[in-house]
Amino acid sequence: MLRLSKKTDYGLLALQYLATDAPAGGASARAIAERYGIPAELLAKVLQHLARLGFVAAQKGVHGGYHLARPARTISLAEIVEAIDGPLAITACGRHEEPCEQFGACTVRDPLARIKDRITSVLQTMTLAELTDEEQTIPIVVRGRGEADARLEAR
Amino acid sequence: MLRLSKKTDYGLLALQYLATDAPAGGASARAIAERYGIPAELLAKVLQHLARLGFVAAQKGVHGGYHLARPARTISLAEIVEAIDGPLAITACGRHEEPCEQFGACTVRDPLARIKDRITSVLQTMTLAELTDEEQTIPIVVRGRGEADARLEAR
DNA sequence: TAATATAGGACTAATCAGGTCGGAGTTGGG
DNA sequence: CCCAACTCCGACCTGATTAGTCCTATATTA
Ligand code: SF4
Ligand code: SF4
Repeated sequence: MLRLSKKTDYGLLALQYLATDAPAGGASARAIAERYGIPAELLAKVLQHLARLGFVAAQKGVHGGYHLARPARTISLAEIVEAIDGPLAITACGRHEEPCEQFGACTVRDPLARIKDRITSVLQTMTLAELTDEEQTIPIVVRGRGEADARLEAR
Repeated sequence: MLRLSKKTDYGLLALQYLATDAPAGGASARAIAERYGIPAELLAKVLQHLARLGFVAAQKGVHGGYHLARPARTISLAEIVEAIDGPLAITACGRHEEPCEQFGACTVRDPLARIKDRITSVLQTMTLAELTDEEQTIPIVVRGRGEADARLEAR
């Protein structure tokens, strides 16, 4: 039902913590897990994954932990979701595996691809830094060629 | 990974067919399934569900089948997805079940809810009638208070 | 060296989507 | 009027994905 996984949810939580509330030297996986009530081993695995992809840097040892490896303002939600949940796609034909038996006869493929692009852009327009702001005005990027109009009433 | 279910995919395909290519009297579940190579019983179930919710009307008997019960222009993608996949939510806290252990300490709940609203609006702005058009200019509804700008480059 | 932290794999449990089955109801021809 | 064919309908089963656990190895510091 269009839901992002719990791992992503945890990852977002941890990254947002590292971006704003974390002490200077970073925070350990266990500390973050206890802070939010997340299963420690699971969050650890997510953070390991994020470390391998270069989002966070790890420091082993007694006072080790994780800290952001890139400025929060340069990390988009799309990147995070894609890193943890895999390439984001709303249909099976999104990435060129899973041949999808209906591919040839499918008549909704292209329109759905457009929908996917727009959802992607929604995720790209919000960065990790903005995730924490309470009052924010996040304009939506107009990707179509037409004027913006309020079509919501049409339903 | 933010994917909508195969059932929804099939449902969209069938509805789009009923909206445009179907013969006047409607089409049977079996006929549509064969047209697209979809497991017949599965599509049948999806159509049954859509019939119960008033999207299509069913006609039993020897020359029966389904036909759209509402004008295609008044059916938004959001409605269809919600009808088949359940209420659309990107997080566990989306609908007020699944208490989510982290609910109290969660610091990304509200921002994610905003993201969800925007994805919802993307789905609401496209109707079943527009799903089939090849050349279309679908403006995105600007829901924020600010100007639209191209922030895509920021990533 | 003891304690603490990440790294990484393998394993299990629970959930859910995708698919299948047999039955009930309707139609229409003989 | 009755039967046979066709359709919708609802419950059931199964394989795949996800969420979570466990254990061992490695690195760092007090
Ligand atoms: S090809 Fe059509 S049916 Fe197959 S996954 Fe893509 S949109 Fe869905
Ligand atoms: S409360 Fe926070 S952690 Fe729980 S589902 Fe909502 S966003 Fe995710």
